[in-house]
Amino acid sequence: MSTQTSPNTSRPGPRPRHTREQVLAAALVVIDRDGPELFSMRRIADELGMGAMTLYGYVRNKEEVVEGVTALAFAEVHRKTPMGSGWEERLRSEVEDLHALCQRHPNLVALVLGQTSASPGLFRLRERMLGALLGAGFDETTALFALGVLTSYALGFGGTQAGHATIDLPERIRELPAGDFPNLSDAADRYAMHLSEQAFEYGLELLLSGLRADLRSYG
Amino acid sequence: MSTQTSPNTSRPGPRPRHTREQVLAAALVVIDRDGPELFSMRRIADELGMGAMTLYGYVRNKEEVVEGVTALAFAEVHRKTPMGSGWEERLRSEVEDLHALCQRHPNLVALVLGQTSASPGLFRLRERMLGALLGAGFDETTALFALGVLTSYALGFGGTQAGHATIDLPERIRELPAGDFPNLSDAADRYAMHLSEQAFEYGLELLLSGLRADLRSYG
DNA sequence: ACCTGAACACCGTTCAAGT
DNA sequence: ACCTGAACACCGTTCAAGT
Repeated sequence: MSTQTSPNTSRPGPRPRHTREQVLAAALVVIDRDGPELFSMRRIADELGMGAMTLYGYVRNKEEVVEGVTALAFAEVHRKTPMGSGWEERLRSEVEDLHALCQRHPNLVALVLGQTSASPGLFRLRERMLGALLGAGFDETTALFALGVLTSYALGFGGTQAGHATIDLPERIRELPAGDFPNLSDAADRYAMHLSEQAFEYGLELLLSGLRADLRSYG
Repeated sequence: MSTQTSPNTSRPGPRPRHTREQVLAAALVVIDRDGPELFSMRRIADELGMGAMTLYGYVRNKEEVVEGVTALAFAEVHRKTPMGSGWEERLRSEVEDLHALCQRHPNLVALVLGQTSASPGLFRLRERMLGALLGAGFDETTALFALGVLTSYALGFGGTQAGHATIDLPERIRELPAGDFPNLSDAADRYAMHLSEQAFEYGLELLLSGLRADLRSYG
């Protein structure tokens, strides 16, 4: 990739040779390619052709890398909803963006869910969703509940999908003792559907129509 | 804990000094106490007072430990629903059990979601949920969709709750530029509610009443 | 039979030194 | 000013050796 015609001539000035964005982009490459298990500071540095310690000039620690990568990856996937859409459209669009992030970068999801932080990379999403909910007429408490429910649903679905992506599910089910697991065994060949895109959309519509019904019951 | 009055006398026979269950129980202690980041084979061995390599006589690898611990921790939390309850009660009870697992062992959730496997520790739960859905009259496809939606929701909510548990959310929100985040800033003091138990129950009822409505529309 | 130390190929991060 | 090697305290797991 970076061919970089050796700038280490006899000239005096060392200027930063990279940017924070390059570091985050390289981190995303590593995550996508090698998975959450193998994702490491040292591999990001390798990807950029720098010493591992140089990273710490651009980034405080590994946690900050995950936060930055999340924001970067979400920006990649976010399409503005046309204004003037109703609250339900806007909410659906935001949740689908979050789901698209999980689809596009499945290896990232485990890292996001493993964070001990508020996932600051997702605050812009939350702000827009909360705005849509309050604008629709939900009281603040219900709006916050719905915010937590919808974001948890999307991340949870993305996380379980990512975990199941690489394995042969029908095979796993058939290994179970059929006597103890009659329903799963019967459905073995169709079992993978339970984490399909259709399943995700089904759950999202359940949530949105539940919210719509709730809103109608308001004074 | 294990006082074990030194059995290494001059007697001939080395018999297994531990069991798989003891290994899994010790692993759960480490996870609960030290968190997913610090959870390691070496620490499990320390907990049991054995060499790290001895673990591999009881367990194939770290992944298998996580699977076994999940099953163990779930058994701890599962209360049988009284038979004769309706499908909705049974489903609610199962999802609440999964949620209780996340509450009781928050550090475990990231490990479960980080697994690249079908989480075999949760197959019994899935079998019961699928049974409840099919028994209610849902067709197989819808039942499978609902299964994926409900388990993803519970794990996702548990995972995001666990990630946010140790941090000062109002503080984090107040660090954001209020001009860019008006809705979150206004709600800063109440923002933590979005991942409360009430929020979880709200979302669960949205899903269950959506399923109920769907079922009524069947021929 | 069961247990384990040394070894291998890794981690994140601090700190002092290099240019 | 910017970059980095050595070092520290860790990982999971293989393999050959101990009792």
